[in-house]
Amino acid sequence: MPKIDQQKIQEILSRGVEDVIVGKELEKKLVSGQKLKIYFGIDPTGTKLHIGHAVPLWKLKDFQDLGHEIILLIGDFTAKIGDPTGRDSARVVLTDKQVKENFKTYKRQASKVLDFSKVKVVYNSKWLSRLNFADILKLSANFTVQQMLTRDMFDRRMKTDQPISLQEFMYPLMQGYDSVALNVDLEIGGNDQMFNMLVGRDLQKIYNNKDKDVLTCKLLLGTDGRKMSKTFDNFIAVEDAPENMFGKVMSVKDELLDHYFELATRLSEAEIAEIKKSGNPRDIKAKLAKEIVKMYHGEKESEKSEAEFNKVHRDKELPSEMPVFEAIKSNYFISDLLVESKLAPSKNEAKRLVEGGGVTVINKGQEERVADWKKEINLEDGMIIKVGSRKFVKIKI
RNA sequence: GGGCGUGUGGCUGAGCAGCAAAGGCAACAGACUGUAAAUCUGUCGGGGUUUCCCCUUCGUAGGUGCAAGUCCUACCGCGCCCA
Repeated sequence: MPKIDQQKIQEILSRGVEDVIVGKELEKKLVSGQKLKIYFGIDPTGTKLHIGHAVPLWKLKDFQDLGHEIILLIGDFTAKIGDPTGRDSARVVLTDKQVKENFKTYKRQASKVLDFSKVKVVYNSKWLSRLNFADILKLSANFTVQQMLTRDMFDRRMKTDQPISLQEFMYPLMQGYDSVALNVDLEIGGNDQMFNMLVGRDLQKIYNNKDKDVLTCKLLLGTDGRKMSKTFDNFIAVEDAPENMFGKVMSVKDELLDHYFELATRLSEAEIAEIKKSGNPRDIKAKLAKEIVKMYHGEKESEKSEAEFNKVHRDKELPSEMPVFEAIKSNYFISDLLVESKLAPSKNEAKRLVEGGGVTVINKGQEERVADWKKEINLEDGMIIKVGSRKFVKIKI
């Protein structure tokens, strides 16, 4: 074990942390120097990881760096059973093979944060599939319906007459039983997992007479200030290309700057304070963007993404790289050209873009806004078609 | 088992038998700027010979109308109440 650094521990237990149960206990354990078993659970859905998902991962990394044992639990059991959550989107039941594939996807993304050579990976079907009905009844006898209903999600759905499937209702128990099987010292998760993690705490105490502490991370909000999620398209994926990532951070609402510095970066308070002295929100945000890109793509890419962003958006110049469209004839109607070069998804959309003044043709440095959607364009090699402020295509003949 | 209700575009949510379907969110474009922030404006199913025409869409399948998201029947999903 590395040397115990009390201040470091304090920082780990507070930065980006919503709550620790029980804080004093956990602190004592950490200071004692014993190697702790810490676990984090994921669903093997194979989705894109965003930098909000990364918040608890960074927290795990902190503990990993302190020398503790990190266990990553793959929730393959529920994935294979099929969770009916969500009204009409009956989730596809995953096969073993898909679970493996999805884990690969996950690992690839999470490796940007965690060192997987030091992570122990376990699958919960190993123990959950062995429980029989009697076991499950026994398990459920530890809680009342009223207790389960205190979970905010259930509570909300009851109030709004939304369905709660019995299967979902049992979820906390399944997840809670993971704690019994793993018998850990600490579980880490997003704040939305608080309820489930606490059920696990209770069960582990009952079955193993061992306390599991629970640490929940604050949830990172999306770029628009709402919950970060795919449906709002307000997320920043850890595998987003550097320039894209930079741009997305720049689209974060100004009011969210502090929030992002705390949760999405690992800069110290002093460093953050220093940056915030530097001037207007635009520049502060650029530093934030640069830092975040650096965390996932490294210093060099981060520099490049900033330069590129300034070039295209601040100085309104052409990007250094853009997709190429190989023309098969020498003149196109602008609407066809936009669709075929993938700048517009349909001809109607292309027409609208032109009518809205969003299409510009650049030839030999001469810019010309296209005003008529029926216009025919005589293509020349090296000509550039620009849509909006950040979509470009270079013509090749 | 019975009664009542509900199912609409990426999401949310209006909809009187004559609508590609109000509003909100998101998205996209324009103006402005400090940025892909904020604000304001416009667009927002697909195709065309493009001031007009055609096609597809309102849980599914039929039916009644010149005409159906809108009425009827059956089925499916979901909710509430009663038992």
